Amino acid sequence: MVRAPFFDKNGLKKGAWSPEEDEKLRAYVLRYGHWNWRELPKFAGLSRCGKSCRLRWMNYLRPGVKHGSFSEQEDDMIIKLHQEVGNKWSLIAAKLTGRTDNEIKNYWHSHLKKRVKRKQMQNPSGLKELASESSQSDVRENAELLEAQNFFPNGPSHLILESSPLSPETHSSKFFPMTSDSALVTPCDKSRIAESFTSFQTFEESLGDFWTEPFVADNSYNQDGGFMPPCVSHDDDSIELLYQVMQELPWN
DNA sequence: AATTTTATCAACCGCCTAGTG
DNA sequence: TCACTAGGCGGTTGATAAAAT
Repeated sequence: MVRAPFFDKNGLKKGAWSPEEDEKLRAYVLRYGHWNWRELPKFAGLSRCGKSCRLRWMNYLRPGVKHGSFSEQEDDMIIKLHQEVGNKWSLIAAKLTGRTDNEIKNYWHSHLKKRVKRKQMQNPSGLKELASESSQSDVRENAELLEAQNFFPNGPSHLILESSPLSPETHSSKFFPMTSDSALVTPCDKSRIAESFTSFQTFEESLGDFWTEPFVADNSYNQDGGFMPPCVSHDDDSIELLYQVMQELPWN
């Protein structure tokens, strides 16, 4: 259901992403971060524009991105938030952990818009009810969500974790157990999340300037077609620690 | 079974904003 | 203040699957 791959006049690839491209992008970003989206594809060995890479990462490859059907709570939350902020999809997405603005936007246009319209036709005050239905029952749950979110101040994407694009449904809830279908985070889960986050903080601290280290371009490309790293100063111990932290995450 | 219509959603495009020199 | 750049956002497109005829 995507555009067939093709090359534009500048030799940049457009259209659907192949599994190989996904793997290259994921591997590069997980290892070096997205220090500059425009330059990144060159170093990652991709014939894509930076924007395309960014979009692919944000909407599909980023750890914690949830795909698949929306829960009723999510539906209600989107409707409610849309009433409040309109088409500010990024704002709405920020409130729904693991959902991207693009996905919410698509879902709104294909499902919820009609549902809201129908509800309005049946009962002009129905919309309000619809929104309040969720607000009542969701208050406690959302409080839990927000509380849990404090463990990841920048959201789940703050974590650098391998994920499989081929099985997004399975990895999402594994990655971060406070998704809609498991909106209630048990105290046990929370303490496990907290533990892992502590580990991650340690990890980040140990990396020091890993992600912010000034990039020094090196134009020698990997002849194997693989990606070339920007010349950042970090030692292999940091990477080792990354995998160690990943092993310690609660869902492992 | 064949054809047409509709629904879905990944990806693209263009605009806006913030940061920088 | 202006020009430029990168990142981000929202609207739109287009391919394909599913449903209807």
